[in-house]
Amino acid sequence: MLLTNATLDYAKLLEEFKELLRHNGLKYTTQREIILKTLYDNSEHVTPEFLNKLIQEAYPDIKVGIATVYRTLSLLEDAQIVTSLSFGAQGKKYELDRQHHHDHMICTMCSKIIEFFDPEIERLQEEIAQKNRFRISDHSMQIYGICESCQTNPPKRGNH
Amino acid sequence: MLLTNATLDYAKLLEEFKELLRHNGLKYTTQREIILKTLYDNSEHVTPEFLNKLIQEAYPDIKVGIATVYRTLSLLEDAQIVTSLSFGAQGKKYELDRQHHHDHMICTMCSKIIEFFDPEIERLQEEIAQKNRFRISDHSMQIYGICESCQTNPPKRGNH
DNA sequence: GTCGCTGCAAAGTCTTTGCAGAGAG
DNA sequence: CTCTCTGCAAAGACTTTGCAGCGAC
Repeated sequence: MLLTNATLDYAKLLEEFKELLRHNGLKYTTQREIILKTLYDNSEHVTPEFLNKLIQEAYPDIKVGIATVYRTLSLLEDAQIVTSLSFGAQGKKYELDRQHHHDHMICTMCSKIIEFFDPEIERLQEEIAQKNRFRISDHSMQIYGICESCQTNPPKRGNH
Repeated sequence: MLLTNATLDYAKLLEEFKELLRHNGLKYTTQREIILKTLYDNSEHVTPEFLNKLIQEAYPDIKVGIATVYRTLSLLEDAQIVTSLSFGAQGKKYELDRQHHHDHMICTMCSKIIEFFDPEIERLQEEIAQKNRFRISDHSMQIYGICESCQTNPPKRGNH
């Protein structure tokens, strides 16, 4: 029941993005594409700052300001193309929304994030909301702990 | 399955706190007690800033600096006397740990937080962690949506 | 051409820290 | 008395905003 890395067609994703921009009278710019592509190429949970660093490495010739990264992530989040995760320390991490909803196990030593999905938990959540007459729009679940490798190896610093 | 407000003896809580301080060579100060008491008297999820405001209202004669609130909340969180919840917007909210673990439904309109507990979900979480050889230290689950009253009434601003 | 977008730097939040005086043990 | 705490203000981390020039359409 572990989702390692759902497949997602980049061309399709890009088309969706362009459509979103068109539909809202927004412009398709190099920076926006680079940000989307970099999120696609790095299917992990990234902070805005780390994403910016990835972009600098992958596209050394093109300057993308951190403000643009924030603005674009905001845009993508509103459009539900990316999701954000905020926990413990300050700051959020973003990931492409792979359509498949999933939850997270977060290693408190190395910051690694393991994704999982359990249909039974999903069902129970619906049930609880219903009992409380709560109209669910979204939900997130995080399990904190120590991942397998940190249980044996010394901890390292994760991206952040 | 809804926990409205678990009972918790303040005297006992205070004793636990004093013991913690004693045990760590820390001092029992007026500010620290006020902070604990205010958390106790307001069994809701509060931001440090809101907690500070509550204190000013309840104890107009005693000055408690916001830095002290942050420092004490940190201390209490390390001692697992309070728990924090971070989501969506920036900032964390704190609550007294009532021993009973519970999860949260968060209204995206009025910021109200409804607590719940489901043993079946707890069990499933354990199971998933075990499957991934993940050693759980803690977990948190949030369901976002619109609460019953906001579904009918206009939204108001919550504490923040 | 128009109007949105971008980078930059400045301004905002929220949180932490340095310090000198206050106060608990 | 000693050594921790506290309030204050300054510093930090992260994020947002104002602006003038740039670039998509």
